[in-house]
Amino acid sequence: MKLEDAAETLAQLGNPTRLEVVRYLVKAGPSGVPVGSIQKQLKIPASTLTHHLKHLKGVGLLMQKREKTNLWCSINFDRLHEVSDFLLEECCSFSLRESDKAKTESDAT
Amino acid sequence: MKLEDAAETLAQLGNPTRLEVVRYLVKAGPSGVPVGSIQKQLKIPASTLTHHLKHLKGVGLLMQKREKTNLWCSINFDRLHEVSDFLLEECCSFSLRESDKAKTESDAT
DNA sequence: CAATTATTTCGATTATACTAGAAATATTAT
DNA sequence: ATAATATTTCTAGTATAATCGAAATAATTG
Repeated sequence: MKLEDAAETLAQLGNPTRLEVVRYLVKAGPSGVPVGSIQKQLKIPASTLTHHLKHLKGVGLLMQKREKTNLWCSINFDRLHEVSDFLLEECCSFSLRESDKAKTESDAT
Repeated sequence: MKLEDAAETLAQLGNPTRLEVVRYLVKAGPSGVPVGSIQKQLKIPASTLTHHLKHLKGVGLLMQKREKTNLWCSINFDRLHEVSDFLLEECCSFSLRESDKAKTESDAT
């Protein structure tokens, strides 16, 4: 996952309203929930919700599927994993050499 | 971890410049790097960097420790894990009952 | 086609974030 | 104290995001 994409995705997750929606969708599991249910359960004005769903869809975190009049929303778990993985990537390898850490003080040619 | 805190932390991680810094600090490991080294390596103007470091510190992702003229920065790995965990929390339990998913169409009582 | 329900677009307000240059401050060594 | 290096504060321009009511559109059913 590219850094720019990860940053963009994290930024979208970094809004309390959207994160609440994401948490709700995670709880809902793969089958998802209709837009209207999210709206009523979380008490988010419809237009605001649409706005946020568009953002989540934009970064691939949200999948949508129409059935009758309802638009069912579900989380893209793979995407969520990708982002979470990015955060911890190489977390325990510490690949930066000590000699590169302080170019300032002891820069041996 | 509270949703608001997670959102705030994710928002801070959701800026490309900051995420680059975080990635650099993760690579650096627990001993960290001086501010000036980050600035030179990643080519971020000093004032911009200070600004972003303040943000990261504000959400507890960054730890700082002065040694001589250098201010050493290191990542708070525990914090990073907390956020990453939040994203996947209850991810495979799907705790929302099917009957609560579509209040709209079949709202029994 | 009319009625009902579900979702989106429009438009406007308000607030907050990113960026970085110039100047100021801090820390250490001579 | 002076110089050298490291980091922060100040300031300001520019851009982007969050919010939501009202009206518009879509989809389905009678």
